[in-house]
Amino acid sequence: MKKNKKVTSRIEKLCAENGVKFTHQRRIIAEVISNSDDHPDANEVYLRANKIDSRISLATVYRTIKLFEEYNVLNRIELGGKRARYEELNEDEHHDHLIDIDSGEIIEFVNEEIENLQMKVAKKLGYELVDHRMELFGKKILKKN
Amino acid sequence: MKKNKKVTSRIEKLCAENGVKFTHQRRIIAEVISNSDDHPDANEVYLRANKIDSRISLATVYRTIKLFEEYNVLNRIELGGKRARYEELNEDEHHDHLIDIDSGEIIEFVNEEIENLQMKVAKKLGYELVDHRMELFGKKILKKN
DNA sequence: CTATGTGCAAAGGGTTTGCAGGGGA
DNA sequence: TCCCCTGCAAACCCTTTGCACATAG
Repeated sequence: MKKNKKVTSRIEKLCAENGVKFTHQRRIIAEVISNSDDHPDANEVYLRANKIDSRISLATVYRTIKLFEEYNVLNRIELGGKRARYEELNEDEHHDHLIDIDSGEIIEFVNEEIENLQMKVAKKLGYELVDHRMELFGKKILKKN
Repeated sequence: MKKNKKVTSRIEKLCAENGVKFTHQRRIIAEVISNSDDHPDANEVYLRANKIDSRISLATVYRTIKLFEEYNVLNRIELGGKRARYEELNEDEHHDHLIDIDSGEIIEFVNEEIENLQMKVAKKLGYELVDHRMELFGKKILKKN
């Protein structure tokens, strides 16, 4: 699901456009997120960023994450009151998640058919579908030998 | 979406079966939830229960909510890091939510077609679908006069 | 009677914020 | 330079928990 390897420059551009400084910390956090395929939480992002440069604090990670969310570069995944997890967000593509209830692993998938039905449901209720969130919780099917 | 008006007795039975006391507080909290059609959060449940009987504390509301969740009498709805909200859960029926992004209103709906597709998706990924969560976020379509 | 449940207040855990110093543009 | 950004630690908010007392069965 990782197609856009240029988040860093994409963010740099967004910062420039919005008159926001592209700081050292923001660059590193952008890189960390770009290089993470595993939906890390804020603390994990902090640890990874901090390993690259110890000048980065958890507070900055939170502030930066929020900024990136506003720029639609980052997507927050809420998992039942626990720590929120994050993933890079590409402009063109949308996917949902299947969560392995045993391992916590998150698998991404795309299903247009469901998306279309969602739009239809919303319309029928008198709403324009603006966004949606869908998570499936599953148990791995073990192959019989 | 409120079909089962007998949650109270349903819970009483569950308590008996599990060797758990059906206390005064549990009865009142059960009633409050049964009489709420608006997905209240824990604090709101506390306020409503407390109005009926001031002996009820917020801690007990949380403990009771957790108990009812285990009994599958109550369903937790997580909305983006804010307070969790709750709704009565009926044994037979499953529904999802459409949230009005302007008013915060929650509308319930049922769509079997989507449920079937979800099962299919999970299966294709090698998983047995155990549960799911789906929220649509929509904007009310204003009728043109 | 006694194990379970409760109220209270304090602790927890994730996230946010005030402040004074730091550093991009 | 000048304001935005950052680190630090404290504050916040919702939720959970330890303890001593209360109570359902």
